[in-house]
Amino acid sequence: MGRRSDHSRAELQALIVAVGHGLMAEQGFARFSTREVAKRIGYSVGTIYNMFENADALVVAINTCTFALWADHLKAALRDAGDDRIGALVEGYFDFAQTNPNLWMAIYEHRIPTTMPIPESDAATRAVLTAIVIEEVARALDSEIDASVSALSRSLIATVHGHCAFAVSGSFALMGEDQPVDIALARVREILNAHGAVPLDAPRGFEPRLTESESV
Amino acid sequence: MGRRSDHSRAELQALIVAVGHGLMAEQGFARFSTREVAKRIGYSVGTIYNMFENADALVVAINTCTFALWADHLKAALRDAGDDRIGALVEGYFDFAQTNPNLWMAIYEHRIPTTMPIPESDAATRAVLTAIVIEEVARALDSEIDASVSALSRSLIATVHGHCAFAVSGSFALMGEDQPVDIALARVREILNAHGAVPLDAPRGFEPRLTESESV
DNA sequence: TATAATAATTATACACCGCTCAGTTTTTCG
DNA sequence: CGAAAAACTGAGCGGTGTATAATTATTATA
Repeated sequence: MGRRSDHSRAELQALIVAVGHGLMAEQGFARFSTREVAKRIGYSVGTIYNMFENADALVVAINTCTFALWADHLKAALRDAGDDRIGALVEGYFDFAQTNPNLWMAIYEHRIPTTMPIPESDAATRAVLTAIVIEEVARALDSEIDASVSALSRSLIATVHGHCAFAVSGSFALMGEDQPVDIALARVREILNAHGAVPLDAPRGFEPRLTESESV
Repeated sequence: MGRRSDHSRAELQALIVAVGHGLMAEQGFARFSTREVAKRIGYSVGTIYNMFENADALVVAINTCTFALWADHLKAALRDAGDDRIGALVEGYFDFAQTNPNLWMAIYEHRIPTTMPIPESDAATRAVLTAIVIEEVARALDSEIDASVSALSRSLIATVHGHCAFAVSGSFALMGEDQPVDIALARVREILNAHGAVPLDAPRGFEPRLTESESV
């Protein structure tokens, strides 16, 4: 029973991603299935594969959607932030992951086959998150955005990611660590200070004084 | 065809874990299957489930085995290390992950069901890795092992983990980062310096001079 | 407007998965 | 030796991703 009138091709794709996103949030990557998505949208399995080359392509689309929501979450956190924008960023990073553990973990549980390149549009959406961090790191260092600021930002993202991954997976709980956000933020501040970060209480444009130590 | 004489119960369990470990190394977590393990050891599927409650329990055993190999790798790296033991530790950490990507990633791809607690013996084996790091962090700080050193060590492990995860998954490559070990180590040194690490060229027992900046 | 072409959708089928359990074989022990 | 116990098998259940033949709905054309 062809039902071309119900949904246009684009609408159907969007529907599949939206419902798939919901399933991923509910069940997580391990229990995600294209057949269940088909059931939920009231189409047969074949329709999914008519719209997406394979299950991996659908998961990529779903995870890109998660990236977009995550970036929005960070933007909102920065909009509401006071002077401590780095603090707001790290807390927003954790907050999203801990509020949406299945969605967040799916990003890292999905291993995209090496033969399957990520569509350019997806890559662009995902890059927004990095760009947000780079901008804030440059601001914290009172510096222009250049290669070294970008490299440091990638490294800071990895630092926070490691803490967040251990927090969400429960590894930190097993180790007896119950303040993952605090220690992640402490590390970020130590790293930024080592790179000449402007202290929070110092006015802009002045030569930053290096803080020589900071307690956890 | 009962073949109790071929292998004792313990031998059979060890065989299943060993062959399963090989399959995990070859195929990775997503393609791992108990049926394939059964094929490879020449027993039927049922025998696997006679030895392990379910597939999750087998994967836990396999991943614990990986932890043990990893800890051995770190111990060997420290044995051969010169003065820069922290450098040896971070490089050893990355080296194991990058040499055994499927095994290493399986540790973090496997989400142990919340209803299924990790056996105490497995937890103990896995804790060895943390203990190695704690000892070296204490040495670097010229400090006794206490709660704050342990907390900092957990945080440093998370820091390196984040960098390593991005390196092995290819995220860093996508971001244009091609020196993951170097930047991870730079972050670790900045953090340790912020906590009063003894400089590499300073003799023990002296009050450490704080290095105020360090280039990437 | 009737019909042919085309596109959308479904149903079926294949090979795999984790897991169960009745039945079979081997070992142990009285 | 014979019976109880332990080990082992493999067909079967309900699930998965994916390919494709058959079917239906829409569109274009005569």
